[in-house]
Amino acid sequence: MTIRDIADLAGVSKSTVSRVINNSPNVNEKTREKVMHIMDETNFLPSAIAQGLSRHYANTIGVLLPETGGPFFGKVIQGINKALIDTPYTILLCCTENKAEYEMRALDNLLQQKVSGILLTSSSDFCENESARRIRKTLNSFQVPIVLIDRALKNSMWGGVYSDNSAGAYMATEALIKKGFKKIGAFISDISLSIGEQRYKGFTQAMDDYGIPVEEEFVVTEKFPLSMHEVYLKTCEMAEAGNIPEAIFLGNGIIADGFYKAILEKGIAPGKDVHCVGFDYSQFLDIIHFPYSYLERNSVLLGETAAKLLLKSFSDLSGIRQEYIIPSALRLDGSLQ
Amino acid sequence: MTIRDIADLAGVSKSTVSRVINNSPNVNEKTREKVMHIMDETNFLPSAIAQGLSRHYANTIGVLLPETGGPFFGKVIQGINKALIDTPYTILLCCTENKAEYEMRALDNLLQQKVSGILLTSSSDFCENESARRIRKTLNSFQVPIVLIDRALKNSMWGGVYSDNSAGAYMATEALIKKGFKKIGAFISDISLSIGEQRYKGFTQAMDDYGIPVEEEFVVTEKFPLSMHEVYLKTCEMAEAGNIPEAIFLGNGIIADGFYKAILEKGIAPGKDVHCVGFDYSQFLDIIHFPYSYLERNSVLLGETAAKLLLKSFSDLSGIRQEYIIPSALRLDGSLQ
DNA sequence: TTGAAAGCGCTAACAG
DNA sequence: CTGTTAGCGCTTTCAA
Repeated sequence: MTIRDIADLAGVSKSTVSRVINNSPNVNEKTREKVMHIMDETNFLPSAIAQGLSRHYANTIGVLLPETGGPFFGKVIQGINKALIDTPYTILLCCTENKAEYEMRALDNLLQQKVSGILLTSSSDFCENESARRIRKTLNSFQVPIVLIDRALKNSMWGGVYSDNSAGAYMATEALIKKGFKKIGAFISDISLSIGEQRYKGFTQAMDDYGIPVEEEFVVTEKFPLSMHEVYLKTCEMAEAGNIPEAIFLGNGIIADGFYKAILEKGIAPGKDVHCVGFDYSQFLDIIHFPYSYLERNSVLLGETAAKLLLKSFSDLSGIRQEYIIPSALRLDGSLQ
Repeated sequence: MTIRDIADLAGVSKSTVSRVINNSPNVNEKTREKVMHIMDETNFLPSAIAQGLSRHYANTIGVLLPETGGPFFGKVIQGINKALIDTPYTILLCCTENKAEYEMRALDNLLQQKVSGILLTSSSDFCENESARRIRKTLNSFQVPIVLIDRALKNSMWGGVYSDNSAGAYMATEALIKKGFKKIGAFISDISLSIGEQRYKGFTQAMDDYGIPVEEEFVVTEKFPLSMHEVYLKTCEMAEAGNIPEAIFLGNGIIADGFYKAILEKGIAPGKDVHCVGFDYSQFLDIIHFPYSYLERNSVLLGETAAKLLLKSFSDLSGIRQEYIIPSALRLDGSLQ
């Protein structure tokens, strides 16, 4: 069933059917109704692929993410989906598993698929190696709009939607300072990525602003992602050396997991022996009434905002580069209020 | 840049370029190399959309899921991605938010996009209402292979990959019985869906097989999904009425959350006052050394298996309907070992 | 307001 | 082994 068949059934030409499909105003009301009726009756749906070839772009949006298994990106997808559900666009999803090579291939793939736009959380981010450069080059040569999600891209020409990493880290650290703690530590990973860099900046900025010295034995930073187990081991070490601070900023959820696991084993009471603030809510800690302060970020909103920004850039071609920061709310448990 | 341009640069015809692209054996080695070289140099990638129109189907696979925000489906996507990463197929993702209407629209959308196959977790499942019927009708009229994920579809002609719901529930219940408990309860939702129905069957079957009577005051079932809060309230009620059993089977992770929250508040000690087994691992409960027994299911493998089954059905057109059950491992905490 | 015709970039007989 | 040709199903001038 093609527009040819519909045209024959309606006794009109293909062009007219096409006009009806595309809501062209230049169609007689009677004709439009007749064609619509036949399309309804026959359950006709135009081939998106043929439309795509004709229009030079598909009504798909490429979504390129490092992973989907964790709690964060699943919610981001949910938000993107929410923003696209009443549009003609469908999500073309690629996961890079944080590998630059897969990212490169996925980008090529999206190019081939003639997506109308791209939502991207790059795996390369701040890396300076060869493949990262290639990726950035490819990105800058893209003919379609791109909106970055959660991770900025150095020297990029694209807008983006981000968590308020530095402000969040600042707020969290500030809360600890205001509570009167002097020995304040931090666990921050990915500082070679914008996301980690900013969280680290937020932390040190707050310490500086309040004149609290950053003591090295309480601060752990790592260029790359830290696994829960690595944090666990490192914390155990710190505990054995008597280096657990009065209060600590935990850079992300995985870090928090590893940290809590270790201190609980070592008999160090959270909210008492050590006061913690981290990124992201944990329902489980809530359930067991664990004293847990955190920065709540709205990941669904992040995805939704990014998708809307992309949609806007389709019609508004001014090309002005916009950035949105999705705020985090600081949720303090009783011991810090 | 099209195959026309490549053809001109290489001094051959479009057909030859097409043959090279599609690895046709009927190309002279010299010619192939020349064409390949030019494609490399010019960074040429054939338009997937034009290929699709010509071949009558796109190299995309429709993935239709109820949601992506939770821990389960994110992992399923991860598995699908894993299976597809070295194939020419890309994921076209639609989330239905468990709404039959969105599911219907998404299905139409995938039809239009001429996907090569579909991976589906239906929202309608066992429902018997009008839209569910329409969805099933649409599905049966699909010309492309479909593989069901996690939720079976009554009277469907399609294969699928499922969690071992009934065997899992049986194993879990059996473990409680073998430990000598007589007052055994259960919390099971979605019993109007295959998934809940099967878990309920597994539970009652085990009770039957061991001659333990099912006592109503300890068993809560619900046709629809139970929210954590509903379970929490119901458990509080049970606790106040003195109806907390010695042991209990918890039908899913959300139920477990609500149940634990309530008993912890009521001062009932898990692993001591009441012994619990549920579906799905919880890292948080692990971290805090919470006595927690569970059925571990491999959601990534589930997605991966489904995608592989779909790929297989592309080449092997025998149309034999296959079903895979991904086994769960029973992980018992100290109090039940 | 409509139709004819060309073309989007590719594949796939068919002929050579 | 290679080129010619005719589509795939739609959009979009251009004329009428």
